[in-house]
Amino acid sequence: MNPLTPREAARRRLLDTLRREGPMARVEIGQQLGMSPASVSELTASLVDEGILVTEETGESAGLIRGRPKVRLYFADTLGSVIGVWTGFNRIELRLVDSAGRNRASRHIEHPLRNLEAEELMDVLAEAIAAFARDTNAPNLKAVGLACQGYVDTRDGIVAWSPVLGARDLPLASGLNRRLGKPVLIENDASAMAFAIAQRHSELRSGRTACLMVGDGVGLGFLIQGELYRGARFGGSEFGHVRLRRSGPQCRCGGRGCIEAFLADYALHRDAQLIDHRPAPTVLIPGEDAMDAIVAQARAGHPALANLFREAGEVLGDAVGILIQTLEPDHIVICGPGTRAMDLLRPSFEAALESQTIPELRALATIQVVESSMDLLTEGVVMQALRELDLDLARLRAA
Amino acid sequence: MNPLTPREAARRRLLDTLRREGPMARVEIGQQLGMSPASVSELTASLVDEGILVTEETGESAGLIRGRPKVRLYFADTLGSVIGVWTGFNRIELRLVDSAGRNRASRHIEHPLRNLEAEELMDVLAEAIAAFARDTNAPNLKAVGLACQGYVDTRDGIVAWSPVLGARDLPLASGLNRRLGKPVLIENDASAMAFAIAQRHSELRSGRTACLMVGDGVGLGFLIQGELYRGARFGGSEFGHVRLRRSGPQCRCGGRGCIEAFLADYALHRDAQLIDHRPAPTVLIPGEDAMDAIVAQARAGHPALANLFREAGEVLGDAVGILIQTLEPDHIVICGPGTRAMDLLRPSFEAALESQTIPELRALATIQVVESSMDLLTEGVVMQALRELDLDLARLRAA
DNA sequence: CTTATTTGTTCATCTAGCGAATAAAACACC
DNA sequence: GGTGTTTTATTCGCTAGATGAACAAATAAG
Repeated sequence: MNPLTPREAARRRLLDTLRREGPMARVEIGQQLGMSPASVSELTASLVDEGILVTEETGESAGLIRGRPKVRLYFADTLGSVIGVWTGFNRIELRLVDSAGRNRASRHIEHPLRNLEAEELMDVLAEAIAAFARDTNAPNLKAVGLACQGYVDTRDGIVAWSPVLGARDLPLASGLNRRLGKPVLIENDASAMAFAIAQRHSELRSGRTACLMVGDGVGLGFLIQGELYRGARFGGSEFGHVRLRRSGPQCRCGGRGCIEAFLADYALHRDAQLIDHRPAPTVLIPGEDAMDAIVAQARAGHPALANLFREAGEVLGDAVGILIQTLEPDHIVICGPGTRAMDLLRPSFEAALESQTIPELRALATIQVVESSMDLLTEGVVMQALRELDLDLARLRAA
Repeated sequence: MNPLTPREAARRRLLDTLRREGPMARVEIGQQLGMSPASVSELTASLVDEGILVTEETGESAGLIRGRPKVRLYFADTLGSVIGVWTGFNRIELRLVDSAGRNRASRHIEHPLRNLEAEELMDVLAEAIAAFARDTNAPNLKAVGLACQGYVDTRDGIVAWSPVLGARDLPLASGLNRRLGKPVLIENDASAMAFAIAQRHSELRSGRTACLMVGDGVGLGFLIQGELYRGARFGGSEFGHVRLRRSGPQCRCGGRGCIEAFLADYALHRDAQLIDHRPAPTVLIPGEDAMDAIVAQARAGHPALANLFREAGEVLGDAVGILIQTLEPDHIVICGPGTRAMDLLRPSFEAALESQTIPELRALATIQVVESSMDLLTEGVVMQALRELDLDLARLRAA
């Protein structure tokens, strides 16, 4: 979090690339990062010294090209492990990775989390994480990263507000830390998603990327040059609670006409139920099956349902329009489970977008839809935990 | 525009502080910027060498304190001058400053600019600037900075779209450059305003500051750590054209329900005319007097007019809410002529803001209203031109 | 006149990065 | 098999930029 020394910044860039791209030879690293071979050599020497990087042992030749064979560097996978967690409304997603970032195990648990008391919630989470660590025999667990919905203060480890929680200002990181005895990093889930997606698409790591995640809610992760934009306190914003229609449907935040109230799964599901004249839905968060059924009906031509998606598309278009006019991003990514109905949303989405932005402005941003599973959330938060650890390791050694 | 070398960055920080704070001794500069006296000495030596800075000649003692007296450094005012320009709809505002940033002369011209042909517009502007330069005998004119409404591509000197212009993609900087033979820097007016205001309020230069300018239109300048946020292409955004009410009043961009269509002077004036059952207004841009009259009537209790301002305040609240939920700024500044009616806007403004943001989020940003004359626009753009020149000078010498 | 105090400069040192020379490890070719 | 060629990696000396510490300068207080 503190400003990085030039050395630390270079170190981070190097390790970031290596994590993303896998084993690389020193020359390749130099080319990719625009550093001289001398600098790479110097930097990697200390990283190998510290045991963070390992040199490829295989004497295997490069094959067709002549010349001295490349010696590739890769992450040591024996320095410990990290657990990544995502918490939904009634689901906990877990992932164990080793220090090289490789997936070692994953699990998900169905467990209602909504409106638990603060202490109870943390007990449940801590127990789930501890059990996962026990069962997977997590070798030398170094840290836990947790992605969740809501306004998350990453620096202080506090969740100021979340649709999952009754409580406000929950000191989640310290609470879990006390229970688990490990450092805990928390992050807004849309931010974690944005980060993970940008790791996989190089073009998203340059310029400004706004990543709109549509699913249980609507979140926004914003990246500048591949780094998460941090506002005054929180990271990703609960962009879904921007109010777009003054007298729109009810939102779970208590307001009316929020973006979420049109686009989120719970909203679509609720409205679909109402259309069918069924009683008000008891399931607050519909399952994937229920959503698929609604989408299928709409695709088949059910007029009222199709209209629901038309309206949702329009709101999505307005939302993206606001993003374009405010942040002027180079890239806009629409991701999350909500993209399953993108074909239904698209016509009204595009019309709404076009009607409120001038072409010159719209042309600046590439808009892409990225299918992204909830896996990416744990991946994103685990990546961030790992790179914090990279830094800590160096700082510990320096002290 | 290119990335700065560490040296250039330090140089810029030093010169920025000196321009803002006036003459300073080397120790003071060191304290303010967190640099060692050694570094300051080294850096200032070359700046004095280059003739950019001058050391105070007065042998006058510091007075009460004993010790070696401070020798203060200040900008040379003989290195040339810069003209700053703002173009409104029917007004051109001009300002001449010397190389030290001190105001030497200013003038404004009433001249209808709206919907002129591109060449004609540039002729008019160039002639106004040239005449001003002639009349003020501008000593060694080094550059011209111009602030205008619209989507301004500062790097390429192009105005992609502007409410003033019929034409799109007007190469304004190069056009004026050809006519005047001087480098021309163009900038969005809300950005220039944001920059100028931040120069005067130190707290706005740390963290993120969103500056909403309400006047002829509604613009947004966004600063991160005192530097203008640059989007993919344009600087400040025409935030006024974010659509907030789908079936709202007509906006001059062609759309309906844009923020501007409620808040801008032209919109309030037009709607006030309609209320009075007068014929559709012929003056597109009302003068200050006309606006004052409307505000006075509303203050006096004219119900329909008061309602106009109530609605405008609500839209302003929604707009600030969007800014808070998207950018999460540390500071929000509302400025421009539109603040004249802030007392009328405030009740509905605050209600709207509160209804759509959670208190934790709202508490992050200080919201302040800054009375700001249009002078500040030319000041802002002149400042930016001067600091570009600081760099150019060094780069020229280096080459 | 001496001393204390504050300001500004000089100098040796440190970090970070780089170009150039050099070493190392393979293949290609005679 | 020896010799050159090619590619990779390391070493070394140099430079930019910043700094702490010693030092020089200029004043007020006593």
